[in-house]
Amino acid sequence: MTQIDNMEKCSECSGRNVRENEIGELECQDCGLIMGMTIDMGKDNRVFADGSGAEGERWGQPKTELLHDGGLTTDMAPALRDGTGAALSPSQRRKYNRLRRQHQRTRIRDAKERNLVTALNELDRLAGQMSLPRSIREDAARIYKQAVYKKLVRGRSIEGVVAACIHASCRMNHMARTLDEIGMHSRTGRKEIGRTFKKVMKELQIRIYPAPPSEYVPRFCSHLQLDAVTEGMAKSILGRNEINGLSAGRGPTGIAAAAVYLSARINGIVRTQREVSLAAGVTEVTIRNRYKEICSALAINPDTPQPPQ
DNA sequence: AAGACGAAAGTGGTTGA
DNA sequence: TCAACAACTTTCGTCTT
Repeated sequence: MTQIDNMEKCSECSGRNVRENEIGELECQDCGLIMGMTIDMGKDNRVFADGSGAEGERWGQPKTELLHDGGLTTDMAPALRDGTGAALSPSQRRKYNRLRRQHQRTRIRDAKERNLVTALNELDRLAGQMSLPRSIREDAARIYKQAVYKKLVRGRSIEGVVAACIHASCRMNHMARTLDEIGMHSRTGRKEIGRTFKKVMKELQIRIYPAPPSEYVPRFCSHLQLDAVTEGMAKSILGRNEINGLSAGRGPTGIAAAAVYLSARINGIVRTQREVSLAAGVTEVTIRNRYKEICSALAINPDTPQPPQ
């Protein structure tokens, strides 16, 4: 581990003890905050057409967290001829193939890397089923790698930890997904994912605040096929100061669902409480209760709702 | 008949002693 | 560890459109 720059200051605790860890991240040694990755500032000689590589060009995909070795690996091509173009003798060919096999084996050095190969496959599968963008997958993979290095996967299922990392990454990227949604696509249940999520966040000292209800609005609206005006109004309702007091201790999905329901009613669009409850994963009773609370907080008549002043 | 409403009982998670 | 508690769910009967 090398000290990168003693002028680098942690944005969380203001400590100056920021170093590069074993997976290339800038990590504050005092509070554990990950401040970013180290960047190679050297020139980038990429091959754009028919390059032989003789001039020192680089090629291949950019570094990715989604492969256990970052995608930065070398491969020995199958070869039938030597450097001069002459055919290899059978014994030379056997020797080459043996070397090639050994080389491939070195790509997975130990149990940690084997774990990562399985986990990153699962991560990609789960994120794919949930149609999550690449940035979320990369962040989830980064968190997972930290969890492996801190030995948090021991005694837990790989699937559970992967699901927890995806949940964390979604929350960090303001695309919150509920534990139920993730649980639907994972072999691990909601309970287990939630427990693992808490443990991993605590051990890695990652602080994630509760998702604001407005983060759920776009998805609920798209499930319910509501227009942008209705979605915008639901968000603006949730953005009002009066609503802040309602969210303490309450599930954000229930509040978001009620705001969407209210917004649809104001705009004269008929969506039953049942439909909204299915889209949001909460019951009609919860929507009714939050609906009444929002209406009274904003002084809206619940029977004939009008846009708030 | 479908949807909304509200009461009551049950469930699972959190908190504080 | 356990009891108390708040939030939420489930169920069911009644009311409204």
